[in-house]
Amino acid sequence: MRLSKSLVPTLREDPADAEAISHTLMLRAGLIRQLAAGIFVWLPLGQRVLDRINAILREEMNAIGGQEITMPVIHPAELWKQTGRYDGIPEMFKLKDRHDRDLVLGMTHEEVIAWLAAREIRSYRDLPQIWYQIQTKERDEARPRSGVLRTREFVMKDSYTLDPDLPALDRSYAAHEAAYRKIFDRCGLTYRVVQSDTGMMGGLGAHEFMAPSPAGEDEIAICAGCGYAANVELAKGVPEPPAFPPGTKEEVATPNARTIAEVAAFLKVDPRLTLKSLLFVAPKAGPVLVLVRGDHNLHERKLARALGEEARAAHPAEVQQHLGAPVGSVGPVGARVPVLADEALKQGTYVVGANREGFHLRGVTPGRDFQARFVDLHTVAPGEACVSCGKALEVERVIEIGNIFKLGTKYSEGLNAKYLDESGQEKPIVMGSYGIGPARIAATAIEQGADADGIVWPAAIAPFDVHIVLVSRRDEAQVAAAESIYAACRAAGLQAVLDDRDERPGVKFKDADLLGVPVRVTIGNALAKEGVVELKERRAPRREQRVAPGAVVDAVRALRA
RNA sequence: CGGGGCGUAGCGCAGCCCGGUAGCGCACCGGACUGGGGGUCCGGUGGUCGCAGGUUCAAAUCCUGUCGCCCCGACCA
Repeated sequence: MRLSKSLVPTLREDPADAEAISHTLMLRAGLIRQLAAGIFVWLPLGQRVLDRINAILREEMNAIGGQEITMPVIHPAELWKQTGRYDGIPEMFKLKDRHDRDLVLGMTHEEVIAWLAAREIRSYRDLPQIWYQIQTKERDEARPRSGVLRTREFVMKDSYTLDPDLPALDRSYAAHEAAYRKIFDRCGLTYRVVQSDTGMMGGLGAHEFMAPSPAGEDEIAICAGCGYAANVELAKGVPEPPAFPPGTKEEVATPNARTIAEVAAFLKVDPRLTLKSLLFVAPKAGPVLVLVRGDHNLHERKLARALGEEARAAHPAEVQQHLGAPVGSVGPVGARVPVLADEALKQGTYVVGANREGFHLRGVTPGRDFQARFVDLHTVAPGEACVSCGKALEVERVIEIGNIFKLGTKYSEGLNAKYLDESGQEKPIVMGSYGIGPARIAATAIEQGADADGIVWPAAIAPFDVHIVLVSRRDEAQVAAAESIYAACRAAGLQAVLDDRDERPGVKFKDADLLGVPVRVTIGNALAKEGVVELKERRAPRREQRVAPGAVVDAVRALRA
């Protein structure tokens, strides 16, 4: 590619709308432009990066027996009604055609796969299968953010496995996990594999591939001792219990003290000796009082799992109605609603709201003074003890770059995807589903690798292998050398970009750094003086070497090796 | 959905309180010089001040509404 003739609109300044490093640099390096919130145009350089990532995805998926297909973006609503997912997913784009038929834009493809399997799979002899596609997904996200890290339209490599039984699913799942490790290794990312919630996807188990980055939206808890690692929506930790002072149950006036901090300060007690009482309302179960330790935060995902349904926080009027006291004075003692308490509250005595405005109770012992169901509810905090080995957990912010789900038979049963086993018995096909977002790989590579000068691409997914800077377009010898090096690189199978613009050298060097191509070749003064060109690595420590123009291809290859 | 911020030239911004000529830097076009880390000088092009309504002799500026974008949270199949 010649920069003089290409659409590579680099920006000198940081765009005002970009916060994340990857967002800023993808805009500045001319990889993307934003059309609307969470909707992007991929420019030539960005497209090249995606192409390279997709090539790796195809190689590794094919290597485990994956067969590439392409499914539609537009689905009949009926398909989603059959699996019960048509209603209740706010992110789903819905539309009608001219005949007033309901359609949806595909946000994932379990339904279509199950539909296809129901038609094409007959026998255990047809199994297992791995089908995948690299295709556009549409999701009306509540809040698109951080450039291409969370968008409303994005390309996903989604694959699906069809197996006769659970042991076979386990093998397909393991094959995917291994393939994913190869993919992310090749893409040059640092990541870990963690246990994750199956969420509303349903299913038997799931893992996420998480890349550490401050730009991430998720948090994981990890144990340096035993290797335990899980998304915080799932991760369990054992908090250190405070020293519980002796004392019996008594009511104390706490005028104007409503928050945990105010109550703790007023009574001069450690917040860890108080209980946070939160009223939630579940669609089926109704009101439920949820308790976590004063210094802890409830994880609503854990609550949803414990209840078996999504609950919402009660309105102040509902709190008054169900507990007879306003927010800030409520507690579990004498409450007429079911109580769900965090496991950490099995021991100790606490300060709780008295269900009487302006009063709290101290010396309250869970289990004695009120009954509750104990489940893990609090969000794990750094320093809590690992449940398997007892060492202190760390909490790390991460970008989710891939996930793998054991789906089981939820979708195959909904869409009647069955097969006949060896004994002629009809059985539901056991499914798995697996996703990777190529744009997230690109953004994560930038987040993890960029320096003050711009992008530093991992070699395998860089838009080019070599960036050739022609310092002076008016120097005929330099032009001739640059052209022959450019041609030689391309002939040798290297992806090369030639900066043949009529710009000052400084501009070209700045842009080269910004674009982040692994090796830069500069054809400048050293050519006339010493008959050499200069090679410089983009990655720190930015080693340099000088070689004859004819030796550039070998030198670039050596650097890549 | 809750909270906050911002919409003025392609990009980054000032002007808005306190109404009266639409400005700066970069980019872009022409010219001269320059030529190894985002050059200098001279001369230019380019703006429905997001949109609609209102107040006023007069609105980028004040008022009302609306649309869009960003950030924090909720959510994230």
